[in-house]
Amino acid sequence: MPWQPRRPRVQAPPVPELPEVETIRRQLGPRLAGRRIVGATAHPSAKFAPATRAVGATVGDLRRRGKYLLADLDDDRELIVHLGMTGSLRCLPAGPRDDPYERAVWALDDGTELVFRDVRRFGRLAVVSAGDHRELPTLASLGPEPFDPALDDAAFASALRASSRAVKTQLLSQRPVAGVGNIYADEALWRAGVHPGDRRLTRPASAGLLAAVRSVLAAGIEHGGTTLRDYVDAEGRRGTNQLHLDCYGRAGEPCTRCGERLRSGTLDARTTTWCPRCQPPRAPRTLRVTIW
DNA sequence: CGGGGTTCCTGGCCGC
DNA sequence: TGCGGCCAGGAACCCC
Repeated sequence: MPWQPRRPRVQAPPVPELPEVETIRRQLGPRLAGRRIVGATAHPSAKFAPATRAVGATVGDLRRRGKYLLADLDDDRELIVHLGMTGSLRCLPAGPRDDPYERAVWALDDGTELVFRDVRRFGRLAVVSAGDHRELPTLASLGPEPFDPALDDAAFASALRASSRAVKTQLLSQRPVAGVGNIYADEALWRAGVHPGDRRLTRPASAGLLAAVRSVLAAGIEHGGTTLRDYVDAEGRRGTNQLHLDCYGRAGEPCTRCGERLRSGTLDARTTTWCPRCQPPRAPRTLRVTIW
């Protein structure tokens, strides 16, 4: 019973997705390259304690896979960071900050500190042998990067056919394509005119969805990410992509394409917004949609 | 192995 | 106005 009625929410939590993580990577990469980690402190939770294992290593490239940041270390290991829902990663001057939400702090050899702040503690850190992602199963079986040329219409359609779950659930699984979360999933489905609960897509719909995923992610990167409440990039700045959202968070407002009132519900316990006119369900019998 | 459900967390919203 | 209850949400985790 995946669909439940729900009331609209005024506020939505910030969730770093691919554009937000990519924005942070681009800013942080040059600042971290060549820096030696000379010390570290971490929250005792198993999610953050691995931070201290990076002490002594020198950082190389900062890469991104989906929503994961991977910092190459010079000892054939890598430091992996997932921001979860409320995580941020910044380089700050060393010194006491009295911030109760700092979960890990790495002291660098240039006098700065790399600070991982995460209010809700849904984020996660790991230090592993290079390429050994067994302790992060979603990363280990992550789908292709959205802008990978090898991800063509046929490959995407084939990946979607591998599961009979709702198409939005599949997008959020990170398997057909990496990096899509709740915001960009709703945006892409709206742009492609695909109902989030559809379980089988036609070839044209599948191709349209891939194109839409790429365009909404590209727009997100171009605008420095989406800031709904307190997402900030590596320099503490808010993104502006929230000014360009057509669907997510707009339940009850008119569709920017057709004027119909956008509807909201939950799909697999996730807030979902869609336009009933632009995104009609292909197989109504498989869904039970209740309108608030 | 896929599908489905549960858990982790906390601030902020809602209702009384 | 104050306070307690409840909810969101990515990915790990567990069970079938």
